[in-house]
Amino acid sequence: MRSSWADSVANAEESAPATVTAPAPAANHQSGRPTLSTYVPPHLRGRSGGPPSENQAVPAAAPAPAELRSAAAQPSGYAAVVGGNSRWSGPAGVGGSSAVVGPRQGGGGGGSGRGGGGGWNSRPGWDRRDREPNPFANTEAADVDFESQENTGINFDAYEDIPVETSGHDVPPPVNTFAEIDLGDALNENIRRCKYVKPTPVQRHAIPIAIAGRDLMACAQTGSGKTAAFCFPIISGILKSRPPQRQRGSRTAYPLALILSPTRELSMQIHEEARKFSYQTGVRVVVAYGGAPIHQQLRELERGVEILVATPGRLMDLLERARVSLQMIKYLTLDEADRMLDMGFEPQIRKIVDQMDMPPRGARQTMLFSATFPKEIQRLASDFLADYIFLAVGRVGSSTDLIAQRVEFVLEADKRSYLMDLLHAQKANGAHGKQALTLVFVETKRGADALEDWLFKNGFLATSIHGDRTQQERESALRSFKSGATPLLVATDVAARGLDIPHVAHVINFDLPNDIDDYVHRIGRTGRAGKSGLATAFFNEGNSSLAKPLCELMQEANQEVPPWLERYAARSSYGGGGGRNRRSGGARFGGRDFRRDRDFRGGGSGGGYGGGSSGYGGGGYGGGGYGGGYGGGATSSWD
DNA sequence: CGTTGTG
Repeated sequence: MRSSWADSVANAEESAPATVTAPAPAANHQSGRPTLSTYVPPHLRGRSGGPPSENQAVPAAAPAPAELRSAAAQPSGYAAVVGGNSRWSGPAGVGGSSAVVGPRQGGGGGGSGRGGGGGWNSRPGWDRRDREPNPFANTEAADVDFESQENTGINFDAYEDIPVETSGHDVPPPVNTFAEIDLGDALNENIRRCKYVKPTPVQRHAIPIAIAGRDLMACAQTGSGKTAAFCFPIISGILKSRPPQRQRGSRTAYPLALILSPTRELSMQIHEEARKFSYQTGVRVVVAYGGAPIHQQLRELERGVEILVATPGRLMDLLERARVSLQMIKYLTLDEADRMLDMGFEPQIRKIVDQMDMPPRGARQTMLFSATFPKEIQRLASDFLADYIFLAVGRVGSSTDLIAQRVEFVLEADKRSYLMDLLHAQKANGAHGKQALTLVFVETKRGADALEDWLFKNGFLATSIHGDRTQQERESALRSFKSGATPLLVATDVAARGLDIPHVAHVINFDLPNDIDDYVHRIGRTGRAGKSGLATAFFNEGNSSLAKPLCELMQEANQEVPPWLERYAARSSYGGGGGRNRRSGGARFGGRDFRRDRDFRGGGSGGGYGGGSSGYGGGGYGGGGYGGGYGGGATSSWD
């Protein structure tokens, strides 16, 4: 569409001059701003010369400067969002919205546009494959800066002999190869393009379950192919049941699948992956998130969408505008599901799932994925599931025993100088000449700004990502970090979950989180995919409540626990400040189904736990139990 | 504390 291109160009024009007002010049990635002539319109992206040949790996063509690569990789140019800091009036914002929703779409058949022959896909002379940007372009170019070329990032051999727990009735057996499942030629070709040779354990188990149409609560490491585990069945299912196309005039989009995630960047990442999996299948994937102009997203939606990836806020906006209807949803996936059902998000999720026009549980297929899943959240989650299968995949201590965890006692006032020492030492070591990316977590947005500023003034190439930066700044910072241009990234928890950032060698918890699960997710940004990693935490009196769970976690991962930390742990269990944090107890996710836990089965209603639990080998849970914190079979240290 | 819509 002409208008789309024109608008994109216009956006790019707007975007280019947008001076990023980051405190640190290094964060400004727009320095060599692309001129108009370097702009690549969406439908031409990824094909520098002629049309991309089927098997074409990315041409090793002259690596473009980072700025140009970035521009090309951008789905659209964003105008800088100018605005004050706190754009959020509070959690009440969405929940309190009184807008009457309701798609006008008169009750009828949900618009199975009569004469569907006129659908976009079948328009003569229109082969959307010609304009679909090649999602595999740039994947290798982005890695060029690094010597190691392992592209998939998955060391499959590291995932053998992983204990797997399932419960629920009639669990479909796992597969050992992709070929055992009939995913279809197009999807298989994309799997090949992704260089996935054989399914990872979570894929081996989750895909057959999902293909069978069962609801699923799955716990598995990120980086082990979790996104694929829920995308493949969705894409395959959509291809197998070609639904009638929407009528052309409708301004409402009717996605068949909805994937929700807690942060914009994670939604972007899922979208990029899903696009690879659905390349040339005709299945359209659209992403919608806040902080970016809505018009482009609206246009994408108007052109049609089968799979919608979104953050909750923007989705609510689209629903209230009646630009999206959930009537036709057949697949609902919550990524980082425990976060999505935690206090901050739960009301919005409940509204989206229960109070809009989404089919009820049982009439849709619901899949929840996370690396951590406290039992309390499992119980909440069961409201959204019907007769579901619980799946936990992970080697005991996986991830975390690949990560060397260190805890240092550092007074608040000494943190900066201590950090400086760490970084200088690290620079001296110079991880074999490779870029060693370091991710520094802080607790507050202001703290992130201040630390980035201070680091930069002290000669370190640092940038930052947090919720008070514009979306453009956030994305620019992430790109700059990934590319190694700024090998230091200061982040709030916005970057704690799900983000797959290769080559992060060191995670520093400059400020420790209050929640041990957040710690698990944070350090999981390193030591991924069978590689080793290092995690350093600065601990002081203010972190007392974390002492006990931190000790337990480290012991579980065979890490050496400093004696002074154990003393803190003992003290906290004695006088215990802990108290009201729902996770403070020993009730964390221990790799087991809460339905099996007497103490948690209360009135949960669940989807009906089919009693039998056929897929169960004998009592693997002997020693574990609830009081111990981390139940017997599997670890809590996923991701 | 952090995350998530606009204006």
